[in-house]
Amino acid sequence: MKRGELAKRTGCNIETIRYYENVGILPAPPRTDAGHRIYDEDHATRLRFVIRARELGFSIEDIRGLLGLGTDKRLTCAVVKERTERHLADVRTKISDLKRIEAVLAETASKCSGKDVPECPVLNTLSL
Amino acid sequence: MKRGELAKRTGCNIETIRYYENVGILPAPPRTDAGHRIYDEDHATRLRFVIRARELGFSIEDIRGLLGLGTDKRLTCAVVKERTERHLADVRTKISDLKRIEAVLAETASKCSGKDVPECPVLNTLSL
DNA sequence: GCTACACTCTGTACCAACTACAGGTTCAAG
DNA sequence: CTTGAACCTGTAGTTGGTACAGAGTGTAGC
Repeated sequence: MKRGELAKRTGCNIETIRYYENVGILPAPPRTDAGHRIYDEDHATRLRFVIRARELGFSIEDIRGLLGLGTDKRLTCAVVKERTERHLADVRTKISDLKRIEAVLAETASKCSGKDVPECPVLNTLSL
Repeated sequence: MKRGELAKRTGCNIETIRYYENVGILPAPPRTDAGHRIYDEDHATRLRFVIRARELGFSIEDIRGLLGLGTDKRLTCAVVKERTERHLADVRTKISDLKRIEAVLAETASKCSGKDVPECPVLNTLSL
């Protein structure tokens, strides 16, 4: 299949496919004589892996690592587990940061009169 | 005070101050004859406002709006409240997205044997 | 007055992770 | 054979900064 078809089948933006190839997490496929890329099911599987990992917040660099594209040939379960847990810790930190932010925003907004006046508790809070 | 002093007093990176001036959320201060920027307490207050708003996840564009730098001269409490609540909704969406991610990561990692073997439940999950 | 060093000035380039566009082929249907 | 969609390439823009080069300035000690 060609690039447009792969994009449609995976839900990936068509330009992003070329980008993933450029950054080396999607292998360069064979081409037709005219230079058009021809993908197969393996490419689709790989791309879905990348998309899912990105959705879960892994960086391109992380993904390169998970795919064993670095120095190490074959990743063991132990290595993958460790990376996943590190990432999980990052996600948890992000959640708690956002919860703090949520609390401040909610509390501040609740103080608002909602009236058509220039005095505003939000702006006061921000000015602390 | 000069830029370095302002940076130290607010905890802001010195280059970021120039950036905020460039994007128009920190007013251009007067200069010495040699061209060095001279800030006063009002600048420090404004900068602290910007920093706090960024910490709460408001974008530069949001901040420009909160500061009334757009078309409208003076923001009413009603307008600020509405913007804050919209932002709060965004934050809550982000939190719930991250929680879903957290659940998937935690569940997957827990399935890991942690052994030195090539089969890995994380990679299997990603390949779904 | 001179030297040394810290600070400031400017513009520009870089980061992630895409997205979009311009200008040029190529493919497929009618 | 024509037309329009899909493809190719390289490059620029996005957000919110950060970093650096090369030049000018401010100040302290001698």
